[in-house]
Amino acid sequence: MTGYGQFCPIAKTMEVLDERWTVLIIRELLAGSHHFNELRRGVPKMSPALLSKRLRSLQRAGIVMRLGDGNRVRYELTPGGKELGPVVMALGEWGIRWRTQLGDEDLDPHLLMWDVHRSLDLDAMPDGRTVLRFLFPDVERTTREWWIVVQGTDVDLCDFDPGHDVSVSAESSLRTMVDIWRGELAWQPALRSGDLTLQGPQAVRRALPHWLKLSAFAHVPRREPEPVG
Amino acid sequence: MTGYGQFCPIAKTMEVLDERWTVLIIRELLAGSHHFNELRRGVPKMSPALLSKRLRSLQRAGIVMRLGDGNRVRYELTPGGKELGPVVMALGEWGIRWRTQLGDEDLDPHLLMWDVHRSLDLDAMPDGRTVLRFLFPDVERTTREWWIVVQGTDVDLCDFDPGHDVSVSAESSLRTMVDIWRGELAWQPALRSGDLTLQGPQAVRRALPHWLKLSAFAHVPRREPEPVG
DNA sequence: CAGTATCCATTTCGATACTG
DNA sequence: CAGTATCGAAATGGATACTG
Repeated sequence: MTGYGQFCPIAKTMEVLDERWTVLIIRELLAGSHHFNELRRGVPKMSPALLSKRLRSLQRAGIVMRLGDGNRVRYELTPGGKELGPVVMALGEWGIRWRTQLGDEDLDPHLLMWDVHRSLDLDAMPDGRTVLRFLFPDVERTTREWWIVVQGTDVDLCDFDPGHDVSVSAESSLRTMVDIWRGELAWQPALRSGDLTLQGPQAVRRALPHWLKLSAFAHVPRREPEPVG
Repeated sequence: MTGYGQFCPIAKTMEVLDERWTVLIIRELLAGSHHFNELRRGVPKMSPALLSKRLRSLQRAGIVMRLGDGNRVRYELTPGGKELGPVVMALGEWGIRWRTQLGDEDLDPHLLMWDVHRSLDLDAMPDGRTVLRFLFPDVERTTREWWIVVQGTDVDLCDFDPGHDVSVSAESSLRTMVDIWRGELAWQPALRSGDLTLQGPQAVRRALPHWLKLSAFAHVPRREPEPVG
């Protein structure tokens, strides 16, 4: 059986949303991904076969539309799908308050860089080309080093050296950068403690924290930590 | 694998909530069920083994506490669990707007009567004993006829005749009563069309709609129906 | 780019019956 | 009241490779 056999609206919603990965695909669509391979980068651990299957489920459920777009395919949220925005935000707000323990396996550099690259504040960045480089020395070779090339409204994420001059380079453990992204660690303390180091002209080092906009949940009020001792 | 391998707070939330039935158990706890067999009545199509398993998952996730209560067992939401209240409401609000097609298999009389019996407005009801009777002629014999016996703050739901005088009796198809419960059909039109008939003294027939408080989602604004033709 | 195809180990879960 | 025990059918979905 796939449904719950209940008329309860919560049950009817969960019939759609309780399928594994489904909510994360909706999150990606809300975040502005529209093409299959964009969606894949937001759920890098999902197989393409399964993504394809879920997209079909979401179409049947009236949440996603599949449109032609030139000779490409474009996925869009329907009005009903867009109305899941506040629901998905509520899920994330709860998560950042109550699901704070991240295992090492949760620290996916692909997703981090995908998130960072798409939420840069382009208006705050200078004209011409800017290249950000990120180095996570504690991560395996193939995902250790990343570049984001910004030019106008073009933002490219590379896991190989694109060959341009680097404007500013950031080095930290992967966990430190995730903590910063999630709003659990501020730039200044990270820099002062040495967990994060920046290289580049001082003006650019100073500007970087204004260019990276952090997670949509970074500013959610946190609960008091448990009293210790 | 059970997790998503993502630091995203939405993903971390869904790791807990995407397990089948889990959100419905949280709904029941939010609605005020605390004992195993109360919870069962709110998820009547779930096997007790699976309910037991889910309750253990929810404890591990820090959402539910299992407490002794005399020689009974009592399940309570933790503070984190209680904070899922708005999240679950958001899920239901979306559902009542966008998941409006109910199959016959969604019309579970057990759940309907369980819902109705626990949301009576006791303050609006008279002192002494009141007995409500519901009859769904289109439903199979064993779940066709229900009685709710109210006495003070005691509310008992029976699927057999408790033997008291009936104060007011309601007869309708199961779907009609579900539609009323969900706020899709108002009492007056249902009575006028004959989909619903009441028997009993006029004062009590008039009072009944004030005694039944309807679903928590009955008053959610609905979207415009699709234009037809 | 946008998916399919295939395979199979693993998990899930519904049904039913039973227990202290 | 509050669960366990057991079983088998069905589905899930991860890995990998391939396609127009």
